[in-house]
Amino acid sequence: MASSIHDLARHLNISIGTVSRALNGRADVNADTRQRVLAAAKQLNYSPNQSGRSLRQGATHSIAFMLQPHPDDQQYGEPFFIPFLTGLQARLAEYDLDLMVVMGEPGQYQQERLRRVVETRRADAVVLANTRREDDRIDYLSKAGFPFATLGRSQSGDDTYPSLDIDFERAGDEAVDRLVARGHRRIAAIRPSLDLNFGYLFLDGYRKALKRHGIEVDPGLIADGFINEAGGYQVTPRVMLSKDRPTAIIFNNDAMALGGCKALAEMGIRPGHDIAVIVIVDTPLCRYFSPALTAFRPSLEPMGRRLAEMLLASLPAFAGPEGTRIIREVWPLELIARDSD
Amino acid sequence: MASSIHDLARHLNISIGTVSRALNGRADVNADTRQRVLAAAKQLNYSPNQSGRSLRQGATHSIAFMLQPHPDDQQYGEPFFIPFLTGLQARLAEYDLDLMVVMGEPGQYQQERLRRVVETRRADAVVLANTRREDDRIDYLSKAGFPFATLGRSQSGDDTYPSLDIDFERAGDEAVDRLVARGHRRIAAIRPSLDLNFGYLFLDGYRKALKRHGIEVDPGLIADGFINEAGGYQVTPRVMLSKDRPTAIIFNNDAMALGGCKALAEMGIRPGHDIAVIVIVDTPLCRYFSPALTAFRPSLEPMGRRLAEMLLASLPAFAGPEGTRIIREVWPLELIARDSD
DNA sequence: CGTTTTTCCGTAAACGTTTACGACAACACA
DNA sequence: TGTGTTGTCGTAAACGTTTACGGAAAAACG
Repeated sequence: MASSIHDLARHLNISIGTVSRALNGRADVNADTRQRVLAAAKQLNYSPNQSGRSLRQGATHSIAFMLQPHPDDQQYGEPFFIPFLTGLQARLAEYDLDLMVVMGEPGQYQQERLRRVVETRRADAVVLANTRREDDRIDYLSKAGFPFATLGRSQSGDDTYPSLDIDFERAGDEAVDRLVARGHRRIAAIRPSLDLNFGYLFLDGYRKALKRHGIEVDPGLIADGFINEAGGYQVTPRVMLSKDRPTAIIFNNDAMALGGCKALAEMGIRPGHDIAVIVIVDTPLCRYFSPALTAFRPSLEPMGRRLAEMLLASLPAFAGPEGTRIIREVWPLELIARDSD
Repeated sequence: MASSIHDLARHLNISIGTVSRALNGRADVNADTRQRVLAAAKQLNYSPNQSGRSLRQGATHSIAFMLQPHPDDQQYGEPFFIPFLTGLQARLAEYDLDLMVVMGEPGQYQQERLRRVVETRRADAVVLANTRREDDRIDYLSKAGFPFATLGRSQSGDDTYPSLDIDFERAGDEAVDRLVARGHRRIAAIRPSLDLNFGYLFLDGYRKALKRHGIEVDPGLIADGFINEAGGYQVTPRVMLSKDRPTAIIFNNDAMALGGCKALAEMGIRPGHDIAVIVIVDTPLCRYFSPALTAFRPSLEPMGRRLAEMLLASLPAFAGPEGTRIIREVWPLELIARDSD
């Protein structure tokens, strides 16, 4: 049986109120008694019951991370999230906050899981990933007045929540830039068909760069597919059968790139030789693939830490002296040049 | 402001006791009142405050998953855990249990995190991963009488906790079998140097199979290294420089295999041609590597679900009519034959 | 009709904290 | 000596539940 604050108080012949104040560093407690309480706490191996303080304080001291699986994706964007989670949880731990991971089946069910977290107050705030362009989770949380932050932007909600995103627009732009500089003018773009916001941002950058280089955007070179290997495999031939064959492809997802390369191989087209391939976003798979795929890499672990900070800055309970701030950031990607372009 | 059980009771002109009983499906409540309570709960959008019930019931309704990073591994065994976590959390969700993920810095610090979870009762039970042969976390939890289950076996503790592991021994055995059948007799084994239990199991199987085939175990063909790519890169040349060069290598970790293949490439030795390579355990990287690596694959998601079931069966609060049972299982791996052997 | 049983519900305590409030002593000051 | 201030602590309420207990009414039984 674990020791409670009552045991501690009894052991010290002191009231539980004083014990609590001593433990919580309140000012109105004698320095000497504080020492005795601290010593006794260590000796009796006391630590405050979390449920008790949660109830009293109305705060659970835990943050929920919602990993919404794509309907297409069997792997939950696999390699992407672990480093991000690592960073997120590391920073949260510094503030004595726990990390709750909520997944769930693809589709509508996720909303149920989210409601449950919010309504039963299992977490003090929520971190959303896989943001859609129109994201009902964001609408719901905004309306409910529940604190949250997002990894990725969205068009839903006003800008009253912290968000951290990768600069997909710039990555699309830079990818085109790089390819044009290497003599390409027929550049295809393949992205997920879902409403994921980054797909739009990427295409914006792609178009902008083409325009800047005086290259007309050919709709036949733009294709959408399932956000998985099969999707890339399925949709890549479509752009390759375009009248005027592309000499380069930018994939807006690593799994799709892998599937696309498989399709290319079957057509006898070798990435790095017969066609240039660039991937947004890099994962370990890109590095070990043959040929190693040139890709844009995010700093996932620092991003996790940063989003934690941004979320905390928006929570009154954690906001510094400057008060509650809503921060929104867009981070650049780093180009990792490999053998595929 | 969220509605409490008091609001509900006031709204219905009924006592909170009755409301609670109605909501919790207790028998001693009129069918009619129960309907009214349920309807009102839906209408007022009531759901019970989690902290409140936790405090009263002495149960948090959440399970902590401890992901202890290897000191060597920058990636937290990256691809391995997401599918496992997916299965684990899916099954837990069916029982209305939350999943808390606890990571932490490598080494001793993890113990602190574990103590915190246990002592502040932030979770009802713990799931351990990356079990060591001698695992002080297991000792601690056993001594504290805190419920837990492990992914992976250990020599620590008695067998009074549920555990689910992969049959590394059999995989090592089968790998040797396969290689011998293909004419190999000089077979190297490379495994992590840490105290991870699976490294021992693997080597047992490896030795047993060699003995069965009448092949003498050559210590020069067995090497340990850091459990990461650099470790494989570093240690592979050592076995290759053995007097009588091996014609096959079994890697007991995917990252080490990748590093090992890099070393082999630099020595002009091509896996699949000049040497046979088999990996335990398979990850997506093995599949996309060139040549694609033959590997033993676990069923991670089902394993996650299964371990959840086993843990729950050991918890009095969830145990079925048959009572609290400690279950220990060892699951086989499936050989995925590719191009490297 | 009296007695026993059953059905249903209200009361109140308890879980372990935190914190507003007030009390008391000690001390300073006039 | 009286008044005000400061430092320290105890008391008790509150957070939102669940549940043991008892009681009243209704039903069943003789």
